[in-house]
Amino acid sequence: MTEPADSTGDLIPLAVVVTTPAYSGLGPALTYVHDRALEPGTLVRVPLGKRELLGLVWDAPGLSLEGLEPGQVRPVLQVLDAIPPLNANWRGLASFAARYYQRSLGEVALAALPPQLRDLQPEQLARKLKRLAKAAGTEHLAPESVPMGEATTAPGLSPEQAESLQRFQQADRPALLFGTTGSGKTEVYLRAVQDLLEQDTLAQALIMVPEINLTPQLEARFTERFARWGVVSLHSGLTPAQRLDHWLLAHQGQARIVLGTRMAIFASLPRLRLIVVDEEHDPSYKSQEGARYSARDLAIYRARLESQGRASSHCRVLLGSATPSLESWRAAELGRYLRLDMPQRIGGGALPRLRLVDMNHQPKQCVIAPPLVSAIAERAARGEQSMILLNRRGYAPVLACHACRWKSDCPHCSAHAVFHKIDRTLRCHHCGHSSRVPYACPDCGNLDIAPVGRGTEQLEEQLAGLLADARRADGGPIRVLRLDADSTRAKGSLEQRLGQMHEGEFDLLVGTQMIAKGHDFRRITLVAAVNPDGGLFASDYRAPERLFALLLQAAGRAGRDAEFVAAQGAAVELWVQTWYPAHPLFAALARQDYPAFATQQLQEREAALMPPYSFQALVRAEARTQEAAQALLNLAAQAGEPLPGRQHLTLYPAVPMAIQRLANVERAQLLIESDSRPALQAFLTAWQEQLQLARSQPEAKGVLRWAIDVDPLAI
DNA sequence: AGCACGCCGACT
DNA sequence: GTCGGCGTGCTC
Repeated sequence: MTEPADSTGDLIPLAVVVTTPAYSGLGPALTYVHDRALEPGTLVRVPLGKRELLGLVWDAPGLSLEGLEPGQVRPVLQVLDAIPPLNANWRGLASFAARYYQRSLGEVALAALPPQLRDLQPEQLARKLKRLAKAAGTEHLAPESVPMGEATTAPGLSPEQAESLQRFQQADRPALLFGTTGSGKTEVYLRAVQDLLEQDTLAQALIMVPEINLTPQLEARFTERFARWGVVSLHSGLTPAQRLDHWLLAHQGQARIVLGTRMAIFASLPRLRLIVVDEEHDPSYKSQEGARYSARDLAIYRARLESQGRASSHCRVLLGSATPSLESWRAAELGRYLRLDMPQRIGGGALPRLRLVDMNHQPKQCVIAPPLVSAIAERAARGEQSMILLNRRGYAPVLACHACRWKSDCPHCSAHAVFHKIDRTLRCHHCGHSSRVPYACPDCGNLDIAPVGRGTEQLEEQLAGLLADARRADGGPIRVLRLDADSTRAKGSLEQRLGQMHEGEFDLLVGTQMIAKGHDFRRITLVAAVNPDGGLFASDYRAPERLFALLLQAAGRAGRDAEFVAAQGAAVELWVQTWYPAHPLFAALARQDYPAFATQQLQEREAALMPPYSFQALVRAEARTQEAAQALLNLAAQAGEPLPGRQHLTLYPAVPMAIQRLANVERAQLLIESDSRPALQAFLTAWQEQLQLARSQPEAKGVLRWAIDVDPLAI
């Protein structure tokens, strides 16, 4: 560590980026002085007011102290020179993300670093680095001395996989791997990584997954096969110390493979040559707080940045999905991405047959149609498993009084509090508020208050009743397992439950969409969605896309073990209960025809000039009152009239958000649409100031905060 | 964003 | 008489 500069020598001005929001009135970087020049990307500790912060030296050619009061510039306190500087590509990514998503450089760059780096003493950091170097048996970038792990041999590729891999490796653009569930996309990723790392002894690969805790099998496969090259994970489930360790290993080139969630897109990888985005359509790649970046979109940008000026060793990107996002699908149609198709399931397993249950012709008030109950019972009797999807946890979404208008509303939000029978609580799933279920109606005293609608808890209870007489293969009663955020709160309990399901301890799995992802249950031959109609007519124009992906992904859980299916002579089926069996979405689903569905959806989007045929940004404001929130947005909209790009945009009036009040805060939003991304960008950048100014208007009194969401997922 | 300073309500 | 609410202002 370098000591603070003494006041006698020549002091060199440095641009340093610290966590300051865009509207703080401070520029993108602050000026400090030090006794010697520091490379951009160097980590430093600097004083700011009474605080001492982590900062990053930034590129500022020809920076001078002009325009600053002499006493205003303060010296750098410490230089963390034990850590190599963040390289130009990393800085380029951070500054692009800041610009594109309308946040300050400091917010983006510093938030991309492991949090523990912020408050670790230099001595502690030095100790940690020493320990890591020792563990890896090396100081820097010397992969051959990383402890060798067990090398598992790779299975042979199917012709389809081999062709996809080959075409990907020769591609001159991002590739979209469109592969049916069970077509062996993961093996293609693994081989792409393997080929790269064998061929280039320093290269690093980044593998991104939507939610790492939901895909333990994928993580296991990578760690198993590539332990010798150093695999680290990066996700929010790590302890701060682990996260820092993993980050440092990647940054210093000791780990050659990083497996992580969206945050991993900002990992420092000095020799990055491959980025894989698994399940690229998954909404969790879009951050919903802070800088609202899309890790998938940034992956495309980052790969381009890493490839610049390198003719031979490009950084390649591979996006994989069975139901690609319409944005990626469209990019492939335009030839901007290379589409690689893998329609066959490995092992020849067939995808489930769709069984639509028309709820108009079922007994009134029935939750599970009788034929579905029988189908589940028959499977249990043969030793097969079933899975039921219901996207609602708790017992019932709301309690209502039969005598008056009372409903179990959250006192702090404009949303119902969900009835949880297990502990007799009413819980708001938005703000977390919890209260005891009242004995009688709080408004009129009537004792007759009852649940309305159904959640997973109730489904579990009713299934137990419906299947009371059914027997499993060993003659015992049918065992139902419920998996949702409530039943898996305890750490490790999800893994434990999944293990039990794999062992065949349960015959039926009931859960929210968390059960639809990534697990290979070899004995499941039936998957059912009991109430998916919400996704058909939701006001959110992306709802059908999400529903199709969810149903197809869930369907992919069934019949994954072709041998088991053949031995059982089982019928592999996806059951869908609906009041609208004629909806076109189901026709495409029955044929498992994603291309047809995508084409139809894209036509609708084009006709309505929705993304990907236009570009959107959403400005959200939070305030004490709804009026203030809307006033801020509308005032800023007026003030934005003369700004650059404005003539290419449509600004809609501010409206309350879908959940208008959350935790006693009123929320409003304003939608901006444009057919020109540059115009939208230019406008937003200039407009930030107007938003900040509008805040001091009397009409906007009580505004708490505002934020811009570029390329929002939901409106 | 933090963290200060600064001016008005319910408590030992 | 204080503790504490959050409004406004500043930080290289």
